[in-house]
Amino acid sequence: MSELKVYNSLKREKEIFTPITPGHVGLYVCGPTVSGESHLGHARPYVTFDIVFRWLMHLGYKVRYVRNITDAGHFEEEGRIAEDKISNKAVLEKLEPMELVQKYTNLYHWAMKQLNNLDPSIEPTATGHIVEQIVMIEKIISDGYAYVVNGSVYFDVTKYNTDFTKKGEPYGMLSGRVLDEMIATTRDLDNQEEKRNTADFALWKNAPPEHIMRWKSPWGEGFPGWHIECSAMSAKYLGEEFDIHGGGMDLQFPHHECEIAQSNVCNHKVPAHYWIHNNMITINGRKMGKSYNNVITLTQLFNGGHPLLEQVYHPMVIRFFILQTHYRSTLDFSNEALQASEKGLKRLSEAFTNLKKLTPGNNHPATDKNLDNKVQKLLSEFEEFMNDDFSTAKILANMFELVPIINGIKDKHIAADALNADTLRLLQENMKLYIEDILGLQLNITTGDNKMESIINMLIQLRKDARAKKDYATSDRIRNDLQAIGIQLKDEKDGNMSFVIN
RNA sequence: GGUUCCGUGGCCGAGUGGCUAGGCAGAGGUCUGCAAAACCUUUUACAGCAGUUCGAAUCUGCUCGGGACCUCCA
Repeated sequence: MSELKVYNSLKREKEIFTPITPGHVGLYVCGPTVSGESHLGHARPYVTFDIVFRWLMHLGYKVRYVRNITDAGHFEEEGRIAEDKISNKAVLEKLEPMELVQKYTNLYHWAMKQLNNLDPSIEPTATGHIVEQIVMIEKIISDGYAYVVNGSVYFDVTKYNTDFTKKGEPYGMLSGRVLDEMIATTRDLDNQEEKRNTADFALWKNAPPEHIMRWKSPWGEGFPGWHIECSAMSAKYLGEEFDIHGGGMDLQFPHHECEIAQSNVCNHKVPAHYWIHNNMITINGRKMGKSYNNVITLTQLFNGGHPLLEQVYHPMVIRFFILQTHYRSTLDFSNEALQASEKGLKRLSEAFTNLKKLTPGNNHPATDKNLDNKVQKLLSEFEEFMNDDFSTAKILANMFELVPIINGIKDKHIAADALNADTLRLLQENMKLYIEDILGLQLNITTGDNKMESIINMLIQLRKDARAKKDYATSDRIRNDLQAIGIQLKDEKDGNMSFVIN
């Protein structure tokens, strides 16, 4: 059995994964800021890390997967007017801040379910961990790496960098940035006068009077800075040192860099051993972002209603689309690409249904030894590919190579005994395991409704009767009318008919 | 401007030295009352230039082009 290798952003190379505690894995993934609706971009990291979660469990690890909810809000634009996004919007919408947060949290959970992402083990909220964050900030201040100005607390990046560079852990170790170069090239921003240096970041922010979300702290009423929650919550639930920290590539700097600095001061350790970052989704080659006005929410994607969308896309199509590319590559969104995925998924789905109906029968040697070997090889590579930095795209490619074989057996182009019974059984087991449990694809192409199925089967029988009488007008009408409803009949070689719901 | 990643056939997208990735689309065929589906066969490729090598999409250099981060962001 091959060993799991993961690309560690910290080292910039693939490494063999070795957990801190044998048999256990601590996984922390930065969750969404619930000041707005989840969008297409959110689908990527949570599907990516759902795969990581599923695979680690498959390997037999007991995994604690912590994925936070950022409900305390951050700055619209740090350095300008400090505005809590959540409270600001709440005023506009005349809602309680927590009401708004709840609404978007619910929508996010709904979207995660649609995408068939497993629930994390713990889903802590920033507002639920204010105390832990304050304790951490106090520790950083007492160690001399933060300073208080007008009720706000800033992390002293320059001092940190000077001291920790000696340990080989400079500020910028994760993102490959050099502090001196950054300072030299940072743009001038307004209202930065509280900071000693532009690279410093807020641990705690004094809340102006109009600010609704506020908590008492040793420095006055305010709210936590952008980065501290993840440090506090990951340490609380996974320990000062844990295995994997994940998130989108855009979080690598400054968010994760700052997390490392904060945690390193408090606990004298770089918090996570492996840092995994998924790449971005782009739309027409451009990153999705508020500033580009090309944000497609997940509700729009699943239900229609965005100008860029030509049609509605099923959540499984989105999941499949994401899995068809490696998580560290950018994935360009277009209707054409999604429609191609939709068709591909349908093909896979139907072959999978066909496969489940095959019966391995008694044991016998494979009459087509080459084919038997080919199938075994394609199947054995599934595990190899997953262990090679979660190469889901390659697994799907192998599955598509198996599709013609499966359909061939079903259509009897390939002899029933071409494959050894054990091989066929292995094929069924592995396809099921990887499609459903590892990749998390739900391929329900039957109705799941017995009455409905009975009705369709009745129509199929009527069509068979009509064809037997060469009454093609009737038989075509049944087929075409069902097609118009979205039920596709398929005439099979042996005279049987099957159907799929589109 | 700094840091960094990338440039693969009509579209999407794997692939780090030699062996057809795969999906969608296109073409031909088998099957079929017709169609669809399925199956078989098949066209189009590695931005450009130079170099290393027996051999490069894959390594090196340069050129051109694009993205991302440096600011809220998945």
